[in-house]
Amino acid sequence: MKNEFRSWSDVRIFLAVVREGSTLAASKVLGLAQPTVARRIDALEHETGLTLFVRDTRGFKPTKDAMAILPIAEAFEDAAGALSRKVQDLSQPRPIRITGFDTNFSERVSQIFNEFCALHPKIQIEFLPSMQTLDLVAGEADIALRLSRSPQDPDLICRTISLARYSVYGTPDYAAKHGLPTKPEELAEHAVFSFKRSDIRPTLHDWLTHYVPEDKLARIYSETSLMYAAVYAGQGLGLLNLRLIAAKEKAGAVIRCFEPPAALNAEHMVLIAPDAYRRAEVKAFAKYFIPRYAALFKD
Amino acid sequence: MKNEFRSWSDVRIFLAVVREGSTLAASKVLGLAQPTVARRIDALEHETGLTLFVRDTRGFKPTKDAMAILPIAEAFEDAAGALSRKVQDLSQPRPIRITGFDTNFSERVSQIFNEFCALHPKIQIEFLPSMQTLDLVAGEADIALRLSRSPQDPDLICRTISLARYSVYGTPDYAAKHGLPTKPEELAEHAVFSFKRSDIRPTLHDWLTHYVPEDKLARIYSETSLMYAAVYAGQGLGLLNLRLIAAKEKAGAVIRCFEPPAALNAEHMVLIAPDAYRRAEVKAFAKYFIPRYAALFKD
DNA sequence: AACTCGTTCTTCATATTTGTAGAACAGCAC
DNA sequence: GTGCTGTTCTACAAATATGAAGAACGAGTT
Repeated sequence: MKNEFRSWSDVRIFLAVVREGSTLAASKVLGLAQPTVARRIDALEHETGLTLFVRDTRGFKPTKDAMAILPIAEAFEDAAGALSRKVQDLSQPRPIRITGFDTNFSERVSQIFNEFCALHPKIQIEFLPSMQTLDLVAGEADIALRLSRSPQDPDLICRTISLARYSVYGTPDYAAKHGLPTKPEELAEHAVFSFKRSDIRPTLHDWLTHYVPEDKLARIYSETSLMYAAVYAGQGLGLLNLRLIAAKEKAGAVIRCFEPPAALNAEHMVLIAPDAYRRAEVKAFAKYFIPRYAALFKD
Repeated sequence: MKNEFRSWSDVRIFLAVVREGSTLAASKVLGLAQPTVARRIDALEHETGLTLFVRDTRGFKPTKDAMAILPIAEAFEDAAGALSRKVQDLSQPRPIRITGFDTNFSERVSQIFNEFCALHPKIQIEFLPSMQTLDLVAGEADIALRLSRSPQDPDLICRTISLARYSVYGTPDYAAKHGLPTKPEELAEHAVFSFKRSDIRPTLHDWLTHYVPEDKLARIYSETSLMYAAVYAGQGLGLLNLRLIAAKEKAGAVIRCFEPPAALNAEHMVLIAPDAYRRAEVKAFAKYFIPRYAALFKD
């Protein structure tokens, strides 16, 4: 099949001429000049080697060959219609899907979402609070708020927000009863809470068990909020995020035992899938959200 | 659906770029320059409003949107393939279908056919000897050899060969026994054969019955050859074509009773369907056949 | 018979598309 | 590192397609 048919656009003109019965009428529906239409038909006849129309002073009358080709020309048209619809569909604004640890969706962060939604009522936002790491590249979500100690997929658009740090905390109450450790090695002498769940990488838990054997831990939680609450209640010590308990620490409700170990530091970042970033609504959201989100974590 | 997709040709380029992975490679398979391919893709993205490729120094990588469009682009390609095949099929030489009264396919005429076939071994000729008038415009045959008293469809290509004339003939044998009429009004006193068939317009028969009541006719044949044979056998008179029996008349085997009535004159013509005439092989045949055929009837 | 209408074709100036050539850049092999 | 290869861009000249205007033509209408 070496003689491949090249000028697909001419098929569109062919259809108009068949339907209108003249190049002049066709030129009007196509928005072209009449000589152009006639020339395109000439080119099409030349390319196919067929006589498609008999010309005369009352118009272009399709030959049998033209009629034989018509259904195929209509297949082109169907494909064009399908393409239009598909393009329409793809450019339709879809909900923006945002994933992150549930602790990321604090009240102040939610407020930014709300402000944005008020500004752009058409745009929907969908939250996928999940401890698991959804695959942005595969399209499982559009935007991720993430803490990570390892480098990200280079395809993702990445904006670093802050450095997340962790240290061991206890309440003044607990300190008064049991004292506080001054270095990790002293943890084994205390009641220590940890967080662990099978579907999450246990980075913090592993660090703790390096100093406190797992069976000596006071309790292991599968929800961070419960673990935090246990520490606040003065029942033991826990490895807490400096940022999350900053207000409590300042107020003296919790006491930091020692400086945050560098090994636990994690990049706090916003990741955007490149395919998603091409969507106007995602771009608008990112432009609005990221600086405001970053401001929350400004030192 | 006001935003109709216009530039169908760009779909072809889109496919090549998706498949080759770069505009340079695509330009080679398409036989275009690389900047042209890149520009067509730009135009396509602009027309659809989608980002179809991420450009970088190692090529054009299709986005998810591009992949979503791909099956539709392939539908265009399928249509183009179907069109190529259809065009191929339509330009394939088909047998030339020739229709006419069986008396037209005499030995001398067949010889012209044979000569032409020897000259063009690829071209097949198909004979449709039929007393019925096949519809050339509808494509029932390509070429017709015809006798007609009425004007033809103006769409048909028409070449007049001769004027066919008819008169009443009898053998010398018959004449010796019964004498011969000298004008149509005397026919009623003779044994007269006629030809009539339900699917043929009975022009000659009607003329005869104007002078001889149908139930007084000696016999009515449904095959002209049988009727001619009956006249040759001297059993009666018949309305014969001057051209067909010219040799016999010259030899004195039959005798013309009176001058051919003008009302029975018919145009002897070759008709060609315009759609058929566009086919190269039909044109070649007409060019070869018509002058030779006409020569057979030259006065 | 003269007019109008819708049509095709022709011509020419203009607009658009294409190709060529070369710069710039990143990955890869030596 | 250095050079090679495959790639994208950019700029400009050449080729090509387009549109506007008008001639010519035939059919239908007044």
